[in-house]
Amino acid sequence: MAAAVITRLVRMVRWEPGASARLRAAAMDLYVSRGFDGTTAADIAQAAGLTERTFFRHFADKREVLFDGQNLMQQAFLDGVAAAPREASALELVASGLSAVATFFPDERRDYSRRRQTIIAENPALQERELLKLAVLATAVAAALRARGIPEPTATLAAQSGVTVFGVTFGVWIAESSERSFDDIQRDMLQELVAMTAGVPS
Amino acid sequence: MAAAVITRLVRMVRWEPGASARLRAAAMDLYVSRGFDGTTAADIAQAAGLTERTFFRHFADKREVLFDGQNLMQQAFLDGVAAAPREASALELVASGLSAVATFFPDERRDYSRRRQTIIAENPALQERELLKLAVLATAVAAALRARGIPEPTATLAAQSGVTVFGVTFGVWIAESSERSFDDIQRDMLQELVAMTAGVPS
DNA sequence: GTCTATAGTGCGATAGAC
DNA sequence: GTCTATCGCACTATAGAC
Repeated sequence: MAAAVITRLVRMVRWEPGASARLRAAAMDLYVSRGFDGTTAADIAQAAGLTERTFFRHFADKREVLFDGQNLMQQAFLDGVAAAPREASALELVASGLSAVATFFPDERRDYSRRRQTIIAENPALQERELLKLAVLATAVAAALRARGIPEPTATLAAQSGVTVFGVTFGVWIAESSERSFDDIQRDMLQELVAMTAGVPS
Repeated sequence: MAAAVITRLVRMVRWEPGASARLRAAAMDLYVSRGFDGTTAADIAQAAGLTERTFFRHFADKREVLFDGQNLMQQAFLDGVAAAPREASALELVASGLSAVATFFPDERRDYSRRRQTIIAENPALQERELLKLAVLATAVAAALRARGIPEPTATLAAQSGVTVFGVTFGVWIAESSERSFDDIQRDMLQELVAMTAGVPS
C-alpha cells in the first residue's frame, strides 16, 4: 500500500530511478533475442525509456553493459586473499581468494550465467572484453599477493594460475550436464593443477 | 644494379607489391607518433599510398594490423608440442612448445617488440585484442595436448599455464634492464611455476 | 569503389535535488 | 547558488553492405 503511493510519487519526478539496472536488463533481453550485433544502443535505450546518449553516460560502450558486475567479484577475490592465515604460501593465498569468489556463484545463478555466457560465446568482441576483465583481475590478485609478501615473478604466476582455475571452473559449472557446486568443482580443479605440475621436467 | 631495374619495372605496374607490409609499417609509425586513437585508417592507407578501402581488405580492423604475425608463432608452438617425445607428460609437452616458440624472439627482435608493446600498453582496445590472440593460442594448445592423449581438464590447465609462462617471460624479456635470452628466462619461469605449485594445499 | 548505419564523443540546455 | 542526471543535436570514424 505504502509502496504504491511511493511509486505514484516517484512517477511524478522527471526520471525513473534505476536507469543502469533498466539498461542492463533491456540489453540482456535484446542481446538474446536479436543478437549483440543486431542490437543498437538506441534500441536498448528505448527499451529502457531513455535516450541513446544516456546509455553511453552509464556505460562506456555497448559491451560494458554485460560486465559491470565484475568489480564486486574482484573485490571478493581480493578480500579472500587478505583473509588467508599468516604464513600462507602463494597458492594457499590464491586458494583462499578462490573460495571467497565461489560464493558469487550459487546454484540459483547458474541459469543466468548460462544465458549471459551464450551471448558472449557468440561474439568475439564480447570475448575480448571478458578476457580483459580477467586480465585486470589477475593483475589485481598479483598485487594482493605482493602485499602479502610474495615476490615476483611468483606472485604473477600464482595469480594467473588462480584466474585460470576460476575460468576452467566456470566453464565446467555452466556446462549442460553439470550439477556440482561451483566450490566443489573449483577445489578439484586446483588439485588437478597441482597434480599436473607435479610431473617435473628439469 | 639489377635491383634498381626491377624497382623501375615495378613502378610501372598498377600497384606496388607488398601492400600488407607497407600498411603494417605505416601503422606502426603512425601509432607511435600520433597514438592509436589519433590515427585513422585513412591516415594509414594514405601513408602507404593506398585507399582506406584497401586497408580494410587487408586487415579486418584497425587493431588487427598489429597482430597478424601471431599465427606463425602459434604454429611454432603447436609444432613444438607435436615434436615432443612419446610418453611426455602434459607439462613436458608444453615445455616443448615453449622452447619452439622462443626461437621467434631472438635478441635482435627485442627493440621491435618493445616498441610494439609500448603502443599496446597505452590502449585498452589493443590489450583486448592481444588477450584474445593469447586465448586463441591457449585453446589451440589445449587441442594439441588432447591430440597427444592428455585428458580434460588437464589439457586446458596445462595449455593455459604454458601461455601464462610465455606471457610472463615476454614481459621480463622486454623489461628495460633485461639482457637474458628469451629461452633462458622462459626455462626459469617454468621452474618457478613448478616450485610455486609444489607447496600443496589439500 | 561508393554509400550508409551506427558506435561513440563534445557541448549546451534543462530539470530537479540539496 | 552547486551538483547530478537527462536530453538533443552535431559530428567523426569505423566497418560493413551494396
